[in-house]
Amino acid sequence: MGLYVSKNCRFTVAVHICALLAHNAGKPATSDWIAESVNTNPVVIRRTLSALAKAGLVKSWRGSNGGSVLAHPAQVVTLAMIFRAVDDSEGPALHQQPPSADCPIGAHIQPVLVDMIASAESAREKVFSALTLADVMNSIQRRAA
Amino acid sequence: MGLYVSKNCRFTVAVHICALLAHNAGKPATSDWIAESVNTNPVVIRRTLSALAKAGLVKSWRGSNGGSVLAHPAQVVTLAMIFRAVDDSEGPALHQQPPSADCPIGAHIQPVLVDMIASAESAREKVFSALTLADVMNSIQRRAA
DNA sequence: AAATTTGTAATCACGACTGTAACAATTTTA
DNA sequence: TAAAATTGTTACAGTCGTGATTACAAATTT
Repeated sequence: MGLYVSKNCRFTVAVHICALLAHNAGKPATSDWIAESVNTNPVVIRRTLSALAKAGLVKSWRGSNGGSVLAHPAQVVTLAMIFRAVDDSEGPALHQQPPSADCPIGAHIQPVLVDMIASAESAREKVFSALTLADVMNSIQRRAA
Repeated sequence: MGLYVSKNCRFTVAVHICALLAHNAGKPATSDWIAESVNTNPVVIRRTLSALAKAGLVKSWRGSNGGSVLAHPAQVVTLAMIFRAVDDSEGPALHQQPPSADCPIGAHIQPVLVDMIASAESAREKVFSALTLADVMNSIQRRAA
């Protein structure tokens, strides 16, 4: 029914899915079961699972007894891998329309900002590269205790 | 007329505005003049100028000979200040609907992700804090030469 | 008084996003 | 072989964010 959306939450949902699969210890999980924990529609889960599968992070099977499992141990799956698999946002956007080439600022600001934004995004990605799904599982267990 | 918008470009526009004001060396710039370089509508410029003014980064005057100037030297204005003034986006969003509290993962994943996302955003902000408007001006001049 | 400029509200068109229904394809089970 | 379960994918609806635009009051200079 399209409720309030401030921005995309695919990364959050994807990490949630991967955490459930890790917790499920190799037993295939159905999109219906995952959707109950995430509190959304199973199609939303299957869409995200599809993106994760294309990135090689999960494997899925159709049919009776079908479902999805993690393709790799939680220790080697980083949040950066999950982010790249489901979210293509890349920081602040450049101008909608190209700025004036007749202006000394307008003529050169875009490549300058591209570099600066890229280095900022790179710093963010570095943090996600240092965090694994196993770290997520540990933090969850610590909070549950 | 509402063209294609992948995500907001207010940060880019704000840096462009500040660079123009820096280049203008204290002479008040009108929103019409700025809009020509940025290639957008003057109201869009005034909206962003308004946000920059609320953050204390620019000063504006109405009336004939009105316009805007930088409130501080380019050396002390960081991209982080500009970003915070105009963009309130804060990385990947959490779940649309709260996840199931009955699930061991669903019950605890949100605070875990909040922390991890915050540390990633903090790394990004750190890069923007180390870059000043003067750096932007230098990079532009280097490219113009 | 006239001209200029900002500040701000209202509105429009468009795209992104999530949720939902529908259904073919695949796989297991009886 | 038939039935049931499950994924994969398309299509579409509702809502929101975004930038462009119009309009006009408020402020300032000439």
